[in-house]
Amino acid sequence: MTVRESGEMYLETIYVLSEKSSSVRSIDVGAYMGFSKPSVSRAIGLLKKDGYVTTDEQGFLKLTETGKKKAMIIYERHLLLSKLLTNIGVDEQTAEEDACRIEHYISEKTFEAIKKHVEKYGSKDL
Amino acid sequence: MTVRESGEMYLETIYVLSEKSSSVRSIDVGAYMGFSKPSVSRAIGLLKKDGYVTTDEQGFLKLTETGKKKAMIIYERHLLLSKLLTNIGVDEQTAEEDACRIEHYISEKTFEAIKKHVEKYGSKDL
DNA sequence: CATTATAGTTAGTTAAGGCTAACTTGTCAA
DNA sequence: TTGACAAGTTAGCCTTAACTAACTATAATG
Repeated sequence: MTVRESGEMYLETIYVLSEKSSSVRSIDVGAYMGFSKPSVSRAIGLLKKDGYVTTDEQGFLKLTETGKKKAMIIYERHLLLSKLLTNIGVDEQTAEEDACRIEHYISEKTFEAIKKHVEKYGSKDL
Repeated sequence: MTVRESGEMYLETIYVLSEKSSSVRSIDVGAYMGFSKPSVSRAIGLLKKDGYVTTDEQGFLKLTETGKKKAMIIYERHLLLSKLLTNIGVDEQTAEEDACRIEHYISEKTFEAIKKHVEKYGSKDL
């Protein structure tokens, strides 16, 4: 099963929250994303079924190797996209929001081009 | 009713096909987009209901003023996005495909920034 | 005139991904 | 010990937007 947009967002969120806190629960994910408990429960269930996430007895979420790999890829895309957008003059906030929405639809090729561009121009304002 | 991603794609397609041919039917739209007749029928029905499209007795599609305006906005976004992507080194084909997918999710602000960027750098390769 | 092809519609299905209502389960404080 | 809150699950609903099967209507052809 391939992870769709929604699943990618959940993985990314778990990853980001895990970087900030040692324990991440479904409720935290829901609070962060602004989704209801059942929506999160269902989404996490699917991610567990597909082997991207595990939960311990206390309900703490943990990304599996593949889950973490996937999450990091999305997150890297997110960062690079934000960077590209701020590079061309978009404000932080908007760049953040737009990156979040379009990060799921970029091809590998475009992603590579953005990577090169951002590396080349750093944070120089174009 | 606001037009969603799917509706935007249909409007854009009708617009593009109208530029190339004097008469556009649902079947042409379906062929272009690779969707079945019923899918197109339903989508056009919604666009008609919301006042973006009309059909004459022969079934030829015509964008209303609002429909055309909407379509042109999306199409402009499409062109600019393609341009931005080719500017940073993405090949035409890929730029085209990616633009198509992300054109629906860009904020007005980002769109303006891209516009300025493309105007400033023209087709210079970055 | 009958046949066939083309275009469009209707009805019903499927999948994703939200939602609420209502249940369970565990912890903690009065 | 009981009552309340917090976290998670279950069941079921809604919307978007695709699909197939099967129908209708019209036009073109033998």
